[in-house]
Amino acid sequence: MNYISEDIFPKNYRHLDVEGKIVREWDKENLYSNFNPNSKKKIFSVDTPPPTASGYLHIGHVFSYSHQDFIVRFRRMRGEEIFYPMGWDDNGLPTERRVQDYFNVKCDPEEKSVQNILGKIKENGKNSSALKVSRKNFIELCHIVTTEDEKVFKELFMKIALSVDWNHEYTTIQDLPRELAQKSFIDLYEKGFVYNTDNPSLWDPEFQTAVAQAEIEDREMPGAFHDIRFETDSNESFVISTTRPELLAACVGVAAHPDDKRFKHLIGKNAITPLFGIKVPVFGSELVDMEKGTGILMVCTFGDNVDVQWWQENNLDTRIIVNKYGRLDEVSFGSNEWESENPEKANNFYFRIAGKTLKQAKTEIVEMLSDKDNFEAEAALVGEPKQITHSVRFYERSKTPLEILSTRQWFVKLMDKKELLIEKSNQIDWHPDFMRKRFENWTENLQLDWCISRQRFFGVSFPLWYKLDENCKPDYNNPIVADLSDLPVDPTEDTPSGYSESDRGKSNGFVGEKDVFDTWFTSSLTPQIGGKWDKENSFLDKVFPYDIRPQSHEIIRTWAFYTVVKSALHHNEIPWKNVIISGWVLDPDRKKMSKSKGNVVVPNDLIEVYGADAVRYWAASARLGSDTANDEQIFKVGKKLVVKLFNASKFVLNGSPEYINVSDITEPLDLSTVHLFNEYLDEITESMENFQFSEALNKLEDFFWNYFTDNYIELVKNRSKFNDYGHKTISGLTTLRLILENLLKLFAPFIPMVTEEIWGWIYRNNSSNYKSIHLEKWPEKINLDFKNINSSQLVIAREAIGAVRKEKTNEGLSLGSDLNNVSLSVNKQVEGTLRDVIDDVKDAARSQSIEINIGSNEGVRASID
RNA sequence: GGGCGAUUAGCUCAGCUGGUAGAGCAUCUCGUUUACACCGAGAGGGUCGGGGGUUCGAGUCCCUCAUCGCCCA
Repeated sequence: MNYISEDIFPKNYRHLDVEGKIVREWDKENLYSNFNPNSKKKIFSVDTPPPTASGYLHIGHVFSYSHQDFIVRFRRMRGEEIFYPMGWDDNGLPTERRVQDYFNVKCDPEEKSVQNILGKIKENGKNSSALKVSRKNFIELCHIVTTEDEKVFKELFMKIALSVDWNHEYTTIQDLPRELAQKSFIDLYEKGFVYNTDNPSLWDPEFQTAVAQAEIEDREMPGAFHDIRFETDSNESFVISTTRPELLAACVGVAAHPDDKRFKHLIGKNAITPLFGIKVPVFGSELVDMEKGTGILMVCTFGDNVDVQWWQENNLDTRIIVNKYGRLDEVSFGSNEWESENPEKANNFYFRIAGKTLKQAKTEIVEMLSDKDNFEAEAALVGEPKQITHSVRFYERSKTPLEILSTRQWFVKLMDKKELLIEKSNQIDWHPDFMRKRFENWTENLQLDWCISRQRFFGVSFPLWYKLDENCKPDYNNPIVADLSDLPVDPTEDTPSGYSESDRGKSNGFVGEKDVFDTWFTSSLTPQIGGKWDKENSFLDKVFPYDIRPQSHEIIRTWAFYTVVKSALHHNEIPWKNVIISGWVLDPDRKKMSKSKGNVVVPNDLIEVYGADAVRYWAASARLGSDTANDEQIFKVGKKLVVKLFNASKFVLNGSPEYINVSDITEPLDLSTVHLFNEYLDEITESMENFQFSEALNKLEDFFWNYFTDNYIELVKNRSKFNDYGHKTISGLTTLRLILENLLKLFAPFIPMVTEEIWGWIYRNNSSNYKSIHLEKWPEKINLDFKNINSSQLVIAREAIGAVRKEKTNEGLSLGSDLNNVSLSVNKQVEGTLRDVIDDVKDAARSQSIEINIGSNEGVRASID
């Protein structure tokens, strides 16, 4: 009884039509959006990365999100209850920047809010200078842009068939994430893990905000050593070397190595800075590199980290000249802490650099130092500046070097928790394992606590106010912390309990904390956000710790690290059992893709040309952790596989019976094929369990091409399709169908669209309990009575037909040509096995007769007549 | 400077616990009536980065050097 007729099969596979249709169906049926926390099934939870909503998604996103989806789809088919939420990280600098550019605006907290901000922007137009908008309006605009971006992102994610549960979609600026970020802060505050201080910390003058160690990067920059002569108060002199002469006025000490014979005698004496005439101590420190520059250097408040250390250790004076805009502040020599040998002269010199940018000040001060007239004897600048290349620290998004400024900031205490964090990392399985080293490395080298306050606008507020004393001075040591029940709060608009709004900014009143959290402070809570921490009874307990955290390797030190921090400090737990690390997508020249290089590939074009299945195939072909070139060749291979599966399915299903019964499989070749399939299945399943999807796909393809399509189908074609050999034909038809269905299921996580389409041909109109292939069970070993058959029958049949093909090709015959007789030569050990399948080999060879000769050769040799 | 990866056919890569080198693509040759020209069959092509060592035996283990990439100073 044939139930699938040829006319339902299209001639060619049109991926655009099929994929579009299938995505719409899934969406309509909510196929994946149905997580049930009370399910009896084992829950498999995914802590997905919320992509930064900063305008576009590139092929790298498709790559790594596909990786997680392979695993998720496999687990779903294994009968697990999938928790697969998705978020969009919309707060933070990237968004602010995009909004500034997009609307040509600039946030100015002094500005008044207006009702119709979009109208005002339109008035302002594109060409005039940036429109100043209030903080409230600015945030409004951020929401407008991110909402648009998120729509586009979601469409792309659906297009590439991510089986996300869209019921659990969130954005990090929504109420719940804001509430949980504030709750997180309060929990850490109550546990004594956060503190605020105005110690020197990293400051970006361009964005005018504090930044954390995780956000800085070293860049090789040209610079120059300037050799500057200092006098001492005992009328000696020496020459220091510095790359930052513009900080001369901020000099608070001079350091040399205690073993350095050249400078040993100076230690303990005082030096006098040129131009400004300030007396500073000379001290010894092992940290001084005798080889660098002249071997003796000036310590400023603050040139770098080591300056801070020396400043603390030696109890040096504090002379701050750089302000938060990266310009030199006014100072008055002669006043307290600025005592000079000649205040009038010092002030005159300083007048020339006050208010200038650091760069301008450098030029100016070098000029002053090299001007002989400024000095009694000779110019302080010795020789010409020596050009060098050195590494300079930048905030990763900035073009201006970082400064170290004393500003009041909030920190999470981490320096005393390195051991704890590494211990947690060791409880997590990293895939690949060597990525664990990145985490350890980073943790061990951590030098600063986590600075979490940012002087920005579009972010989550601190849930804090400060009491003001009678002089309106805030009491930072005893902040007013919001009640958990009031969260989320905006302290610049909400009033703390016990106060009325009229107390804001008044003496003995209060003031709200204006800063917002580091974006990572919120993003590090994705497990808690997804799990609705303390909001929905025990929801979090059901999904936490998560089964997997997929991410790429460049954010191990940020996202992975901070998430481990949060889970450790809040719950004393690991956030996830497995971290799966995707590599990067490189351009064909193996360069990292980046917007600035202009080599970014937009996924939509690729999906258009090759189909989403093919793009996923490409993603699946890369191992975890290894970088992959964006190679069009692989997309082509993926498309080829999709088309092959489509065609093979057409052939198998055409005329296939409505129901099959595995006990109809009786022929040796068929049994052997099932046997071999079982062996492959074992290996494929094991690979998938170990997150080695590329290995699994590799094996699957091997069986599919080399055994199923190229050989088994050819061997069984005649018996099952073109002749009626009774139960032998049924056996063939049954095996074809059985193996095909199982292969479709195995391919389903990788190429979910084409497999869904074919599955529909089989069952959609013919079964009352039809369900998507993606809700079907992952194949299990097919139990048959194999008698004395194993996989060797298929293997030898494949060799035999291969030998015949080789002969036909050698003779210049077409593979379809008919033969009179074929002689196969094999050794005695395999003769019996070959005899089991000799009729099928004869059919596939299209030979009238076939004979077996015993030889001493390995494998099979064929000769043809 | 410290750490981690990589180095295998023209290209992209696979080779798990050591046992006579693999795949795909590309190249060349052959083959169009019926699942598939978005096809099929076959062939050529590598002293596994260099040098040591362990071993009966090393692409695989150890040491060392070189080159490339990444992470961190």
